[in-house]
Amino acid sequence: MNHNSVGLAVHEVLAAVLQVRDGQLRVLLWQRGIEPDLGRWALPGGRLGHGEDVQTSVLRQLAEKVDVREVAHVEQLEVFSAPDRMPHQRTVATAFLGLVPCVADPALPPDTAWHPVVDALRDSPATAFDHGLIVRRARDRLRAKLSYTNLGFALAPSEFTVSALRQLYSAALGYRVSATNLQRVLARRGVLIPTGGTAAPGPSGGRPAALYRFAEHGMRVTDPFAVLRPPEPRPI
Amino acid sequence: MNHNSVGLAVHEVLAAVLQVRDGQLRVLLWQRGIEPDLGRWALPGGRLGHGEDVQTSVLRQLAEKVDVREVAHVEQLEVFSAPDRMPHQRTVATAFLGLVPCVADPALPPDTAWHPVVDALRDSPATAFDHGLIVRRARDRLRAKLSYTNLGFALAPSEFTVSALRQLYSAALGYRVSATNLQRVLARRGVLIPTGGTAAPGPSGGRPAALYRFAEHGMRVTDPFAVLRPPEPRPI
DNA sequence: CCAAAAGTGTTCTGTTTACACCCATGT
DNA sequence: ACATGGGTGTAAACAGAACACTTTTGG
Repeated sequence: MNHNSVGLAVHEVLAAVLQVRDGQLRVLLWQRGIEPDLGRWALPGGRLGHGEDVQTSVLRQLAEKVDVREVAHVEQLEVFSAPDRMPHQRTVATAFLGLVPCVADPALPPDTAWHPVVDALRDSPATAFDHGLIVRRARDRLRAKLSYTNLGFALAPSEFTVSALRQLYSAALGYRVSATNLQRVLARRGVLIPTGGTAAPGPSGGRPAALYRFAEHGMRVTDPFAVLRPPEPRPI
Repeated sequence: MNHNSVGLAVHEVLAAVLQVRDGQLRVLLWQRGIEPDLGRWALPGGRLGHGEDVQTSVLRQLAEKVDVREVAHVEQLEVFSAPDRMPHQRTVATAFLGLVPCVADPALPPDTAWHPVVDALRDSPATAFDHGLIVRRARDRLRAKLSYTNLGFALAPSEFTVSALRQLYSAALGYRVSATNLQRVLARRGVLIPTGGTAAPGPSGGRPAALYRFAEHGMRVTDPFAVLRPPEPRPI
């Protein structure tokens, strides 16, 4: 690397694609078949192309792993740029969070699989480079935004019961959420709309559950300011 | 640009350094003396160096404009990577937010000056490239974090009255904040500590104001979850 | 009739805002 | 005394959590 290359670096994009399945938050990883870090699990992604910005690039790269139409939400996380984060070649990475509804079950390439996002500090599968850290950041961002945005729409199917939504939120947040309060909070904010339909009860009976859908399918901040909000002129 | 250069891009770092002065939120810009965008105002920054990550780089670059010790807080904003964001050469930028206390008055290079951050959609000075957008993102991030973190420490002097703090918050947020409530909210969260001292009243009299300081000088989230918080076992 | 699951009503608590009132100082 | 700015007390509004209770189904 000579002096002229100051500022020149390989730029890659990486996506932490998260999904809730079977009460567990999981992330899409592929197993590296080449050195360095052969055999370790890595986030999907690749090099930035000529005519694309980072978001376009990450969606293009994801298309190799999953049907991009199944990705309900994508947002930038953070730049990872430690000089030694990858051996041999200086590489700057823009990391993304991607969310896939729980009903999506894309056909995966043979080297690709879902892995549970563990709460422990260590990574459960051996992850490549700094990808374990990126997954943790993605999880933290999802948890934060579930609380103050309507981001649940990206994890849920088009129609669902409050019980099903409660399981999604519980798995993503890592603690038990009350169905009663979840319904009320989201309803008050206008995030949740009843479709009018009901779901059939299970084999052991029980009252049929009402079906709901998310009012919007783009992310919206529903709880913008916790404090110090601007004085709103109230209607009489 | 040939096929081998896929993924290779110039990587620059840019800093939107904000400060409140005279009741106005302002940003540090320098006037370009070369094409392209000659004469337009740009954010300080420059190319990423070999052995540094983006944060190290932005602090190094800022040292050319202000005394870095006066920068009380720095955080990553977002990557800007539109292929045509700069002419001639593909350049990916990592943008940062920097905050400088209102008392800091660094000596500035002749081509550098503070500019008010305007609320209007158009940029008040003619800004270079996409730097106007970056400034707006920096302002929005500051406004959001003032509400749910202790980030005010980065705008305030070491000791201050609640009135002075109210002016800082009002200028940064763009609307009038009540001194009464500001004091109570920050005090309850343990963000604000009374020093015991008092400030001398103005020439027209008035009760002397108590002096306060921020309890911590690193950013801390003080209002972590608006809703859906985990059940906390309460003490008896 | 009973168990199971879903949904509703009610209460409690904590936070934020709004506003009235009291305090300390200079003229 | 009184104006001026600073501080405190208090009540109202609201959101969320917790929990008891009712509703609707299957066996």
